[in-house]
Amino acid sequence: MKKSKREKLKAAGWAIGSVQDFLGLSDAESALIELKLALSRTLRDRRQRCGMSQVELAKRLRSSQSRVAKMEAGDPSVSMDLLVSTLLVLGTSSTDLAKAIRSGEGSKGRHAAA
Amino acid sequence: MKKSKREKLKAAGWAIGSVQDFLGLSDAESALIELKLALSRTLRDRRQRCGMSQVELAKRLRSSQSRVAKMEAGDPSVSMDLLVSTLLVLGTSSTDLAKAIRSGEGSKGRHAAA
DNA sequence: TGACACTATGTCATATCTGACATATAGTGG
DNA sequence: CCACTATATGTCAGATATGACATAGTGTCA
Repeated sequence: MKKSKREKLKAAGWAIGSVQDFLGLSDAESALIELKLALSRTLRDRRQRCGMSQVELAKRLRSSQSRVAKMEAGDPSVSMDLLVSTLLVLGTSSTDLAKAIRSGEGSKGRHAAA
Repeated sequence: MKKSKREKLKAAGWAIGSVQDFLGLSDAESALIELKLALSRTLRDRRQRCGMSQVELAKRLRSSQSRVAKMEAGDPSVSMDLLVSTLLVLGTSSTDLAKAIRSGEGSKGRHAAA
């Protein structure tokens, strides 16, 4: 797979705004990445609201602190399955999940909007 | 991982309604499965609306017909990443994606609601 | 009947993800 | 300074997903 492109993303230093096509990503590819980043942010937010440390969450997930850190960092090695199932473990409802997803709205259509 | 439980699901013959706890699945686990099933259904629906065959879609994805079939069948071997990125390739907006996710609403809270 | 298009299911080599571990960095309180 | 907690980053063996292939089932048309 060419999900290795996401490795480049990280390597490239990440720049400022959204995942624009400063790499050769297709619309679908970048949309997927932004989606996962939105989930990452939601995850961190939710964990902190719960007053949990990464270590505590990791224990709940039967995973490790480093993986939780990677989840929250939007590391390319983290799958959407892992992100979503973690959010679900944190008690996120489908409705909130849907909200998180819409929040990662691709900047399609609005071009150089300020 | 114990995603092997999902293999059992398939083996168990699938029964009637939703993925209830007729297996030892936790809430989060079954919610994830229902979520993926909702995405599967959305995918098939969208592909058919586009008037595409599985073969055509596979070609567009640079994948194979068998994998598309598995995606639509909710096969446990299919990741959420694959489902979502396929939907995105089919031009699904984040909004519609969110809708699909809400449609897989877990039957949490409403117990024996007629 | 055969030929065809579409879909389903099983298997497998390889690619990718995962948890675990080591280690590093940042902040806080002694 | 050290000790402690929280988070970040790199690596790796083992687990899982992936595309490809073979094959089987289904319906349609002649």
